[in-house]
Amino acid sequence: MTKDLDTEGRILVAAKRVFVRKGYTGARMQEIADEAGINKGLLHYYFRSKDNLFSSIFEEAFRELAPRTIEIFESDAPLFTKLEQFVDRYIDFLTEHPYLPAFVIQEINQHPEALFEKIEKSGFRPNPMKLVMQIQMEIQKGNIRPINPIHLVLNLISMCVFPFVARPMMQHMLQVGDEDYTEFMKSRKDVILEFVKNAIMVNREP
Amino acid sequence: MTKDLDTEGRILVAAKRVFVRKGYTGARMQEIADEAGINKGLLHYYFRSKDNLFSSIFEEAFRELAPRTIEIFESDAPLFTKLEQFVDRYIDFLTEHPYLPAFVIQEINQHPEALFEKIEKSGFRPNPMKLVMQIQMEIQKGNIRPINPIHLVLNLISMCVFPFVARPMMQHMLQVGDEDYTEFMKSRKDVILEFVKNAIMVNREP
DNA sequence: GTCTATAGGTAGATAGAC
DNA sequence: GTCTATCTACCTATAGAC
Repeated sequence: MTKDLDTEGRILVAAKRVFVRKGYTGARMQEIADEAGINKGLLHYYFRSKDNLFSSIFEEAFRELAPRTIEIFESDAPLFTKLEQFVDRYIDFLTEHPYLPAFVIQEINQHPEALFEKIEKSGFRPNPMKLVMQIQMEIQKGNIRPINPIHLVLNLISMCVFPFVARPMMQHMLQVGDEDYTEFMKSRKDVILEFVKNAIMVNREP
Repeated sequence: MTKDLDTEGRILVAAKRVFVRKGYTGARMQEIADEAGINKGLLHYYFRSKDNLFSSIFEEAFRELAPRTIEIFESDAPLFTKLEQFVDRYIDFLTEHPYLPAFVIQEINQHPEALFEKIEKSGFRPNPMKLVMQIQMEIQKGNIRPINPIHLVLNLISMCVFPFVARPMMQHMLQVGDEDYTEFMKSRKDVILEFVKNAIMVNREP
């Protein structure tokens, strides 16, 4: 567990762990200092305030999460390829960072205005128009069933992300441990993809 | 806004508002007292501690939310009727209590063990077997496509609940206000239902 | 840069008057 | 039952030695 990082790096790693675990209000500077193996004073030397430190962490978490959410918007691939790639990559990413979505959602729910300001300034401006038009195109060509593109994308993201947000609840109900749930989510990739395909694909038989 | 409730009732209403808004760690006893129009001392007179007060609130919130999640498990209706009723009622309920899911999920993520203990004691024991077997039956009869019943139910719940959990994010991206988003969720009922039907229904043409 | 010590503020909880 | 005043503990942040 020994990190060969400089002090600032160790603080960031520790802070991320604590903030993600406890949220902003629940996190204690003392706990972050302990986890980083330094003392409280030094936290304020590197990051002037708790708020400052949190901003760094949140923006990092958001920046890891968001691009993967919206990369689906920008790609040039055909629709079905896009869906397939998205489900595969997104669930892989969330499996490696299972607590990120709940953290980001929790903080956004509690300080929406403040955080959206930060997000804006960090240059985050997703443009779903390309994907929306691509979906509408496929509908017009008769390749997929008519559906509001926003709902389609929301359905896809919901099915990928929600099981991670509700993970403790799910594991408790299914009575499974971490490894089993990871396996469950892996197998879920194909399930989601087939589910979506069946939902939108048009019958070729007349 | 004047409540003709006794003091205990006013405290509960105020506490629910504050806890749901700020979460356990973020909520302040002072703020709850202010919101109830009483003073701090009285809070401890009625509920011995913050933890005690929180338990009452959380159990109430969970009890409101959970039965509607699992009523789908118990009903005797045919599968498609069940799906239809669930989507309709659940989204109606969440529209009236839009912040409940995020609150429950957030607190469960932060104190899983403690809260599951409370939940167990409150007699919450969902039995999904009935629904699982009903789905397997429909698959065997060839009425719906083969799918792991757990995934099917999870898909349904994800599409209903996630848009509320991620509501601030969604409203920010779609640039819509509360009323528009409520309208969006209303129209979503039919979208989800048709989406699921298409996903699982078997082609009658050979 | 890193530490210890402490200031300054606020939280939850209690005591006691009315 | 309801209030005010206060206790104790803890948190963020700062000051200052090394």
